[in-house]
Amino acid sequence: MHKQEVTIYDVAREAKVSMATVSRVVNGNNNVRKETRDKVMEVIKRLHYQPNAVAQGLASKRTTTVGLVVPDLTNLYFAELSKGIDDIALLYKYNIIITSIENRLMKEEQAIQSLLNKQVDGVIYMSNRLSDKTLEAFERTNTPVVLAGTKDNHTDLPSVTIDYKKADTEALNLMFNDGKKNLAMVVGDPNAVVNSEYRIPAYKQFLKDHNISEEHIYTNIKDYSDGYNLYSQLVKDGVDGVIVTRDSSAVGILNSAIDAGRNVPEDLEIVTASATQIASVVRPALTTIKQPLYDMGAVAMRMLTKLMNNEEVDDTNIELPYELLKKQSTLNQ
Amino acid sequence: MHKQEVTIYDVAREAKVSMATVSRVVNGNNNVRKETRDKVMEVIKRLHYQPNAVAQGLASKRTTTVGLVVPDLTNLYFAELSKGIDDIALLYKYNIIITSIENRLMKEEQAIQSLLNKQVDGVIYMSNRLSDKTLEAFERTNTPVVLAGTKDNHTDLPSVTIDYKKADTEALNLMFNDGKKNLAMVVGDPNAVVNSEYRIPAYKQFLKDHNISEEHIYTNIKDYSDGYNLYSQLVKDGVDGVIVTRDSSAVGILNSAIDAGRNVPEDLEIVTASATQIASVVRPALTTIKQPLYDMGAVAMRMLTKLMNNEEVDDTNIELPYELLKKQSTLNQ
DNA sequence: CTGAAAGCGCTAACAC
DNA sequence: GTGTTAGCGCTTTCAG
Repeated sequence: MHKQEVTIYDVAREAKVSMATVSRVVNGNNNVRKETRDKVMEVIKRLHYQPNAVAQGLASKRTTTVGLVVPDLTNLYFAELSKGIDDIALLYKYNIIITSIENRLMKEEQAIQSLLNKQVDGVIYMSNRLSDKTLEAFERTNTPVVLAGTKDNHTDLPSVTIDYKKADTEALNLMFNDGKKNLAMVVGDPNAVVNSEYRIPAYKQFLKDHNISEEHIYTNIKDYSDGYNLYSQLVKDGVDGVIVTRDSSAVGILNSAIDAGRNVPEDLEIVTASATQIASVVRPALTTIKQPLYDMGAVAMRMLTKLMNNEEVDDTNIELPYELLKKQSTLNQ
Repeated sequence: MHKQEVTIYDVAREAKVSMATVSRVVNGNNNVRKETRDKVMEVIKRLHYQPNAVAQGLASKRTTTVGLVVPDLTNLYFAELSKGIDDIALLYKYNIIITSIENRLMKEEQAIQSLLNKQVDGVIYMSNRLSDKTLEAFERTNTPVVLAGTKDNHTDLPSVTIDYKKADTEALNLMFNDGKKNLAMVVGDPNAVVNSEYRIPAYKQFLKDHNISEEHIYTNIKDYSDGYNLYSQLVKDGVDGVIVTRDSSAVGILNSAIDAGRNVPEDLEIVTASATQIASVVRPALTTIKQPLYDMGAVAMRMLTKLMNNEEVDDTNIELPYELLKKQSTLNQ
């Protein structure tokens, strides 16, 4: 199974130059006379020579490959982040190795170790919960890592996020001004840094600022059916406005309400915190905190290219602007 | 930037054995005495040795990496296929390099060439339109390729699909039996093999079989807004039942109808041909041809592992069973 | 069961 | 500008 038919050596022989010269031509090194370059190029074309990136990687210690760590491929939130990453990666000629870690077959540290063993030049981490072992792995390696859509407080890992506290407060305010006083927050993993350090504190602070004593935090609501099933509890608890971190959970709550014959937003206002496609196609369309997911991915990847190049990066903890998109799931008075 | 701290050589020296022995231990070769193995393992652990996959790849000519070619990361259809692929890849310890090709920055052939240069052991191709140049590249290489969710008629590339003709006919029948006689078909790329060779012919055959003369084929309807905008034309053309290849287009049509004050399914029946999450969360929920996307990806990846291993594969053109899921966008009488 | 040695295909000093 | 020469870190015959 001889994958490699023609090597740099074949080109060199055929063009009557040394391997080094062929290498220079392939890598766009300018120290080659035009005639030499042309001759080499001609041979390359004629022989259909393609450099073996694995050999290049071993010799140069750069693989032009970056690793993406993502919980779930089928979650549009991550898909849109990934798209931003992918476009910038393409621009800078990096390939992407994608690893989804919600799978139980392999532990997160193993997945990351596998990425590192492949000698990726950098890693973008998008999961929202950095385990200690993962952090350890990130600290042991000198491969640059950027967090996208998540943060970490124990280390100084570069990150690209939005101002979650401000965004959530604004969303809660919107509902409060619509007359909703029994506000709730629905999150996935309560230990995810974004939730434990920003979203939940913002919610608690809001209650305190408005002298609301009833606190309703629902955790571990991770998908559509979790949201769908949660609705009856919301009713029981008299909740009239809810901010939900995941779009699919929000849609679950919405559909459950509709199926129960209730009115959204009159009986229950819903704000979701991501704004993927799914939030905009349901009716009533969901009011969302529109995170610039594509841009977040793009900015994270751009930062990573600098880090991989040992360039100066002035600000390694970037917050991008978000937008509170008022749609039909809030009264917006 | 010395990524590699400890190499196989360090382990060998420390364990007082040869590199070859360490290599055997790392690769689970049984020709090592237990005591030797234990000693080597101990050193590996102590030194935190991790094999350099790039060097392994160069020496062994196997990278345990497969390439995925996909048009768009944010399309749930491909995301669900990819998830099936990913799970099986993980099972067989392959990493995945993902390449999205709807991007205009790089031509499809270049993207694939880049994948091949990285010496991937195999490729899974999910786009629905194989250009001549792409086919050429696939023929020139001896890297195995499997098509998932698409087919090709000019070559004998292995593929995993469903019986598109049968599925579409069944869907058309459903609407016909509901009394809808002015049926339409909405597709994305009319030149995609699946459309030109299976879906559209199935539609035409259906009309012929039922002596319907009015043919309504709408092409290049690729996303939500395309679908949304198409609706008025459907009204103009008196269409009362439509089969749509893409979920997002179908949802666009649905919402457009609702916004226009029409009733689905009474005024217009809709069947969509993919069944991603988006089709089930809208109201009325869409009747779908439920393709087993996850399984299709998984089966494709499994087939690829065999091909990469030079194992016998009895059937290289697999058709998986689909299901016609009757929901609220058809009367189902 | 273990070791020696020859590469895998390429890059990167270093000479000239 | 161009060629020579070491490797990069590992696998894989081939001996023994």
